[in-house]
Amino acid sequence: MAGIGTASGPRAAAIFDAARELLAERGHDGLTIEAVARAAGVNKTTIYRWWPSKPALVRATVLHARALDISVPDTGSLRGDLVALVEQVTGLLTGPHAEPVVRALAGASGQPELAELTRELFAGGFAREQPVFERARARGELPATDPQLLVDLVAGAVRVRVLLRRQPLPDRFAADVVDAVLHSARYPGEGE
Amino acid sequence: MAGIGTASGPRAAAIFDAARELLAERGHDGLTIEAVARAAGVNKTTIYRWWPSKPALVRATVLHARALDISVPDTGSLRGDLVALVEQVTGLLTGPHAEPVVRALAGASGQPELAELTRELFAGGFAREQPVFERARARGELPATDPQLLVDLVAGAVRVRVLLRRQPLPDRFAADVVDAVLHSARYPGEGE
Amino acid sequence: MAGIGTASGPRAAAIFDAARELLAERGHDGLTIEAVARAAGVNKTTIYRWWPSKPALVRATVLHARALDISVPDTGSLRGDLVALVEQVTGLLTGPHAEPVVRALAGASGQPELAELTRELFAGGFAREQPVFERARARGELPATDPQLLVDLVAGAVRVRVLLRRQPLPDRFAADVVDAVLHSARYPGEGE
Amino acid sequence: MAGIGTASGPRAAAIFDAARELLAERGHDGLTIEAVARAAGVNKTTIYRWWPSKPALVRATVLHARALDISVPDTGSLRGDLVALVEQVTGLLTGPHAEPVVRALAGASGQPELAELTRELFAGGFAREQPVFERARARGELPATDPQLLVDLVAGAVRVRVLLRRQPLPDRFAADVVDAVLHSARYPGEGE
DNA sequence: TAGTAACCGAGACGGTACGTCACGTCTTATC
DNA sequence: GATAAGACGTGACGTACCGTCTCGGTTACTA
Repeated sequence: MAGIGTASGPRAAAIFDAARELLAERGHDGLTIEAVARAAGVNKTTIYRWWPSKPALVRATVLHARALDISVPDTGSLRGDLVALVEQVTGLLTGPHAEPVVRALAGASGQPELAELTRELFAGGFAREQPVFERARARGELPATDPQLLVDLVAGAVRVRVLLRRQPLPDRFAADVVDAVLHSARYPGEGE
Repeated sequence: MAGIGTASGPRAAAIFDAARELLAERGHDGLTIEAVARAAGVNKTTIYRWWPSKPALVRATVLHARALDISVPDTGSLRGDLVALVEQVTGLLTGPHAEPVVRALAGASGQPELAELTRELFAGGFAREQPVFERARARGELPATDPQLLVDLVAGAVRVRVLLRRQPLPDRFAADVVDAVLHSARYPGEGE
Repeated sequence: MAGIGTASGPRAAAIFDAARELLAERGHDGLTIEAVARAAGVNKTTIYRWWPSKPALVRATVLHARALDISVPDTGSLRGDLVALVEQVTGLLTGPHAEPVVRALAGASGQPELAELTRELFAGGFAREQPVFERARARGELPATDPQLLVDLVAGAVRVRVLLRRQPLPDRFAADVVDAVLHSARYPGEGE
Repeated sequence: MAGIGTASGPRAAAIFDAARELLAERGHDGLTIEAVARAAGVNKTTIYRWWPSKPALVRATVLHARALDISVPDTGSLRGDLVALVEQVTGLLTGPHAEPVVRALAGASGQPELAELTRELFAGGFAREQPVFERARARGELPATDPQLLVDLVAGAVRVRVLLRRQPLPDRFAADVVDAVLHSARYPGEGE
């Protein structure tokens, strides 16, 4: 997106690569500037020339890696779209790249730079999913629940499962989660 | 609970207090052993005698502070119980104490000690809520959804809202979330 | 003098000014190439184009500023000439410009360039004072002491007083020093 | 002397040795804290624990090494004592140890710590030589010249010769200098 | 008048040293 | 037996200069 706001020198690519890899392999605490410099074959001062602090580098790296990008699906049904969405979230958080990033963002306590980035990436997020619900409304299958809340419910379940429960996700988790929100909230006996 | 797993000397109280406060005020990164020692009026070596590392101290502190404890409500209805539960989660994450703790736990990447603690606190969590659902079943109001998943949905929405969206929670958020899962998944026209 | 040995571009004046000022105000250690560039409103590379190193720049600056120049007096007597000479040395070392220069030169340990410059400025120095002694010889007032040594004695006393004792010079110091060397070495009772 | 004011840890000896050697071999600019640490087989932080800055370390090193110490001679005559004194100064400045120290002290421009040390070592110096002149007075051979000034003259000549002229000292320099101040100021024809 | 050389600014870089902070370990008192 | 006190090696922080390089743009002379 416009506004990455990263002036970046010629060596930027190598630095981003190194930073991304370190973040993935050793987590946010293992991402030291000096380690990035070593891994990128670059001098420490070169990094500081471009990013004034570790949060700034992390921010730029995350934005550059687009590690959290999601493509909005169009499957023809609300349920299908939601399942596809949740599967993407699941896939990201299960794969090796995005999880450390999300942990770093969720865990950032005293770094305004990362807090702001987190907000940008997650709070504005609903704009992305909006088309799904517009198509659903056009098809007349929109549930009464506020769409934003609906996304929070399904995505939240996945994220909490990974970030806090730290438990493996069952194969059908995405579908289960979506169905739970769309259908199964009906009480037994209401018919199915 | 049993299994804090830490012998604790006489100075433990002061150390826990200092650690809890630092964690709350300065976040996980501001919680340095030396800062805790200073704040507790205790020598650094004393801390290392009891807790071999920073994660160990954090773990003990979190367990000792019971910062994440929740009391299981009994309001007479499933909806009431769930709303009460979510309100407690909301209250915790909104207050000044629990949020940094949860961030620290969610953000822990390379510390097995904290990962394990996180699992203990969140994965085993459903045992706590089980009575709510047993009472609901007794009353015949149990929805088809897997109770565990149901809790993940509502709690996940709250936690993601705080940890990742970093947005304020509306007043009626708890009720909205619960209602979304219990009722509003019905399609419009099904009646309410 | 011929032999500044430095081609000098148009910006040389500004650079010399800045260097001289920095040397005077912040001493030899405060004279960084980058500071000179900033103060002279000139790019760092421009300085490096003309002077390959800091000692080279210092050397050129000192030569250009003529900070240590002395005019040979002719007062009609050896004593008068010597007093005038010493007063000039005193004046220089008391003023703000020359002292840091002399300190830089005296303190230069590992820079052959500055060592050489020091030799040029101080070792060849006697050539300057020679006329004083030739006139004195013509007047028949030349003492037995080697003139060069005589100059070293009086100038040395002043310089040591400033550089090493770091004490203020009394008003009549120049005259006292000269008289000490010319007269007072006689033992008391020898008459005057 | 009392008042070195140097709290010093167990590793102090190795550090002083390394610092002294580096100062002697590479001059004041070659004396970096990290180089001292390397040479002393000690960690950088250990040095900073004890001496807050480079000047402080230099100061302590110089005081500890007693590189400038002089023993007051008693040869039975003022001339003999003075010659012995000057020979000591000469010997020091000619040897490998003291010269870089004196250069460092003379060259110190912006370091109050070293300026103060210089004053301590050189300004208070006359107290050391005083016995020489008291004995001379007792023997009735005290010249009219202020003793302090006399010392400044002879020592100044030597020091300037080394520090600024940077020329080798002739063998008989000490005697010549002393004689110049004691005797040869007489005009030719006065006899010898 | 066109071209070329001298000069300069700008930007980027690897590198060394600075002085600081926290880590985790160890030894030696002291209560 | 628990603690304080002190010292240490280690790694990383973020900063300042160093000296080098490349590139592109002006002047200003000169052919």
